[in-house]
Amino acid sequence: MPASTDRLARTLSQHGLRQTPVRRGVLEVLAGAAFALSGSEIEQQLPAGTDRITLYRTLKSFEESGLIHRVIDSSDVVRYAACSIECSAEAHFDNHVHFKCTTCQHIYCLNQVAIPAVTLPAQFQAVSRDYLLAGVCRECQPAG
Amino acid sequence: MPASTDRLARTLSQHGLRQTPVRRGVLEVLAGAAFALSGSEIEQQLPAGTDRITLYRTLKSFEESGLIHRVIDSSDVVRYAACSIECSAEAHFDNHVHFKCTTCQHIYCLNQVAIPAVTLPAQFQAVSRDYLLAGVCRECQPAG
DNA sequence: ACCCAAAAAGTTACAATGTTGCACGTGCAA
DNA sequence: TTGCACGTGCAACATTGTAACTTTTTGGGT
Repeated sequence: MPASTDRLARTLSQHGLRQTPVRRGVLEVLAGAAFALSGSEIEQQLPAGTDRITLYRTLKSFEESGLIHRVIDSSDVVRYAACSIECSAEAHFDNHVHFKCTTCQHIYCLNQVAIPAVTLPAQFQAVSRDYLLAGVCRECQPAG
Repeated sequence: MPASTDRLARTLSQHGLRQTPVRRGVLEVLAGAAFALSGSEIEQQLPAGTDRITLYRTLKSFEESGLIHRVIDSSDVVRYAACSIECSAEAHFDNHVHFKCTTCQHIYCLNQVAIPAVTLPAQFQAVSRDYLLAGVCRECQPAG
């Protein structure tokens, strides 16, 4: 058993999830992605014939276990990214901004850029925050 | 012709859009909404029998004309809100945070709360920013 | 190594949201 | 008032996601 498979297996068991081919596959795809992926994008990277319903259920259980988080997008699809190492089912530390490239459409997790706080009007209580930037990414900058 | 109809007509013509019953209706619904609405929510508030396809096309042309803007959401549906008065087709001044209530699901435009700036890594150039908070709104706070 | 209960996967069917292509009707300006 | 581009309505369809139900797999206990 290669080391990467071992690592995936450990991550699953640490979050109380059973070892299955689909779960290992989905986790591998998301862990290896440099940016957030939609359900259909993940499906394309999985072995042909992987069941779509099972994929969505896998994403749901991963999200509930704190293994991945949703990344908001200005379009109409939900995208997912692997959580950083310190996430758990109890608390997501998804405190970084996201950046969507308008050229290549990739959504990056800028882990090193924290979401700044805001002061809300009286009687609004926030429990989570999302900050999405759109523009041109590193890879798509015009040469110069 | 009542004053409100006159105002709607003026807004449409200022953005180079024709006067039609559907457009006036959609604009009236969005202008009167205290929070962002999805396509189907708008449809429900329009006269029965209004064509769904026409509605989506209307929303698209409104967005392109700068009359309304998309409000990002952590769910999988796109929501729209009327732009503030100073928006145009060329530039949106949608520089306020949005707040989604996890109890009543409403999305508020907090016009008085500006989006704070962040410093991006080298070679990332942002042109737009979205900041979405989730929590419990004014109306849904437990009494006390 | 085997059994079993629970969990996950697979199948079918369905719902919601949104789009495309085309024919027809209407707002608006000449 | 007439032309016609633009908007509408319709049918069909694509994509994304879910519900109910059955079959298979996983992992713990024996």
